[in-house]
Amino acid sequence: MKLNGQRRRKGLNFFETVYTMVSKIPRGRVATYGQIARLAGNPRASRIVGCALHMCPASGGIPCHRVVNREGRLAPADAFGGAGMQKSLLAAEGVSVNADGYVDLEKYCWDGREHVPE
DNA sequence: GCAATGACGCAGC
DNA sequence: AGCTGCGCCATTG
Repeated sequence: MKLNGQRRRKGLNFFETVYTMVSKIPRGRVATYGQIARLAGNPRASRIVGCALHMCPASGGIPCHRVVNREGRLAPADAFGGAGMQKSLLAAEGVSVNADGYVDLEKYCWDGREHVPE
C-alpha cells in the first residue's frame, strides 16, 4: 500500500461516502463526525467529514444540521449558513437543542443500526 | 508532488 | 458543557 495520500474507496471518494452516511441519518436523530467517519471507513477521518460537510452540497440533500461533534455540540454557526439555523432545524425534527447549541447525545445519538452498512 | 488547510478527536492543563 | 496543543486523513492550491 502506498502512503496514506490519495487512497481510493471503491471508486467513491470519501466525500461521497460521507454524504451518503449523513443522508442516512434518520429524522429526529443526530450523528457525530466520528460516527460518520467510522461508517465511512476511517474512524480517524473525522476532519474529512467536517471538510465534506463544509462544502455542504445541500443540492444533494445533505442534512448537515444533523451532524454534530462528539460532544453533541453543533458546528460553528457561520459554518452552515446562519447562527441558530441548525438549532431550529434540529428542533423542528424533534431534537432538543440547548441554548448553548448542545444536543442530548444520550437520547438523540444515532446508533447507525438503521443504516446497516454492507 | 509538496505544503497548507479543516464544520474533529483525544490527551493534557 | 473550559481551553490549548498535537495528531489523523483527505481535499485543495
